[in-house]
Amino acid sequence: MQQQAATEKNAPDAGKAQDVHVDLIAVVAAVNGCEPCALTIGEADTLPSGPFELGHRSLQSGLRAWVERQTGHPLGYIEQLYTFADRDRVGDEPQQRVISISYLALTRDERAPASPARRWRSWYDYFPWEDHRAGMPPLVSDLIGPALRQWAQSAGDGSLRAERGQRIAVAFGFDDRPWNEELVLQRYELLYEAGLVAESRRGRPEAGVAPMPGRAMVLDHRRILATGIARLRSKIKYRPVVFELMAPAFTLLQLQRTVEALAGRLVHKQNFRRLIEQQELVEETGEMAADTGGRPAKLFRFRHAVLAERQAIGTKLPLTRS
Amino acid sequence: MQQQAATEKNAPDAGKAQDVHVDLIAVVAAVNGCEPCALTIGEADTLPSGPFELGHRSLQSGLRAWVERQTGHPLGYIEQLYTFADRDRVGDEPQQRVISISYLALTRDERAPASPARRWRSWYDYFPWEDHRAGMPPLVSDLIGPALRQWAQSAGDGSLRAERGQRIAVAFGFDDRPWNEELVLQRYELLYEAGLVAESRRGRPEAGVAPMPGRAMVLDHRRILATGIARLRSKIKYRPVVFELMAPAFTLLQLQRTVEALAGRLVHKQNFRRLIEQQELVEETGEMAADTGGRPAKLFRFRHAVLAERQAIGTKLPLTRS
DNA sequence: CTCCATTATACTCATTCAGAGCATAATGGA
DNA sequence: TCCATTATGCTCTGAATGAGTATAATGGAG
Repeated sequence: MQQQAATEKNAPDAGKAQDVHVDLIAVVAAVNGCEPCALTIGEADTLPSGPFELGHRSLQSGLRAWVERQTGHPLGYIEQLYTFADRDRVGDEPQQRVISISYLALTRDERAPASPARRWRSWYDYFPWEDHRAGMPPLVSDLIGPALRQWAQSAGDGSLRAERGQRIAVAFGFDDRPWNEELVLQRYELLYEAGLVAESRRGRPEAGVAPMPGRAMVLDHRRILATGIARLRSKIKYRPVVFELMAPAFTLLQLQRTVEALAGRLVHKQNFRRLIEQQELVEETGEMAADTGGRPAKLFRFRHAVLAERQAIGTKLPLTRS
Repeated sequence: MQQQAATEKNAPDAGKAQDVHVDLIAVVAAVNGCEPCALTIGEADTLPSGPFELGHRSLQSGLRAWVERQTGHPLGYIEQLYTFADRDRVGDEPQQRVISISYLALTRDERAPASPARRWRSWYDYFPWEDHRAGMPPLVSDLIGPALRQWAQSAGDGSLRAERGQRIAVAFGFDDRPWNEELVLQRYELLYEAGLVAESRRGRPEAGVAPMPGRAMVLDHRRILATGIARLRSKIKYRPVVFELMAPAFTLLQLQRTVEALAGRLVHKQNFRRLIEQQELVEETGEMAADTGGRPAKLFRFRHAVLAERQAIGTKLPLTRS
């Protein structure tokens, strides 16, 4: 594709334009009950993935093909997450480079039964420190905080110590800082750097502190999952993507619980309703909810029209009308 | 990298896991005076790019190497934009797939002289309809509007007609809708679909309407540039990235002009200052500006500390304190 | 049947923030 | 001296946000 452009350049001295193996990886998310889940395959904790092949019309269709083949689960909404190369590759002089293109996909949990080939697992099995719906988990202040602080102190350089301390405080909301639920990746990477997750100890049997609670995943899949969670937590705030995870009809409380599951924190009920309604994201179906204990609730559906009506909402610049 | 994962899957029927050629492409942005610019190389309108090679330590370092080699311009801030495959590839059954990984890089215009190998060109040479600093350009209502509406009307299906009309109105702010400066890519893609840019007419000499004003670029580089502009216009609203484009010391008006250049629209001066100051993004240097006509202005510098202090700002959920 | 736990839903109130505009302060040049 | 030009401080209004109070329907326990 770039031949034309490439001809205009001086050739690089070092490299050969070696071809590359390309993998497609999916973070498939759904909210089952009140738990946000990711789809995994096989026995190990592995995200659906497979190589990009000649038969694929596009990257996305290649991804869809792989996920459906591996899990039987058709994908709806898809967005690209990130592309990276050779993460945590060890050894010398790789003969072949590998590139991973990751995607975030949103679906409703299908009734298809779990099988060895396909399994939903809660995000918070992998990231127990990310669920703040019942307040800050004791894990954070009792285990993670001390372990990270010890790591920070272990730095020889004073300024490095300070910098680590700062990063820790910002990422985990220590020292009276607010908890920012979007910093999923930063938190994971801090723990990784500090040798506090299993993935960063592979191949080097350190004696240090025990790894923090939370399931590890194959290769760098947990990092990819963290990226997906972060993206979704951010995106629900300015785009109506939650509805990709909802049944066709739902109560406002169900919607709220779904948002809370994703964000890992609680929202104010009345204000949540106000927000949803004044943005006209939903309309009444006319039906009432099959009782969930208490006064019956109206059922709503997503107003698909908003997708066309508004392409974006938020702004943050002092703009002039003119 | 994914071998382990791949072994667990059933093999796909169609594809062979053929290797792929990977290209790195950079949108290098700077604001020169009051014009937002992109760096191009060679005679044609081409973004710096080159293949990912064995000698590269990572994708980013490969990109840096290519851009420095081709333009002599060292890169500072870099972020990944998007990865795509085989855009506008024509012909049958490609024997080799090509993947392009695009990046957005921000720099200050360096004093290095222009040369045939390297040239800054205004964004708005390529996208004249994107500059609304002097109000909506006549081009939009006089040329683009009519041409797009004609395209919409040419649709056989009535619902397709309506859908196109809606997309056009949202993207370009017709029918009393607000202009949304972030929809750069959507606007370009509409024009592309409608056959109103040179890129979508290559290889098919249509008789229809003339293409809209604005320079074309090689291959799909204009689409990539549009992606970069859109990302930057969005990002300046919630992350302090503008400062990557500023000299070490600057007046608030210079900062404002830079933001306006990027956003393609004017901002309210007093409110802009209020925003910058109350967010404590800058601090006084103590110096005053070398006169620019009128009362002398204080010089400011970016408070680098904020990068560590705050990892994100905006939210949009009714959160509880708890 | 009554009381109560539970959820739904409607309002109110205070605070903050964003858009807009007015007013005043320095400067250089006509 | 007056004026054009830019810098900078401050006010005002309306909308959005965080938080809390109050009332409406349910079903189940007693």
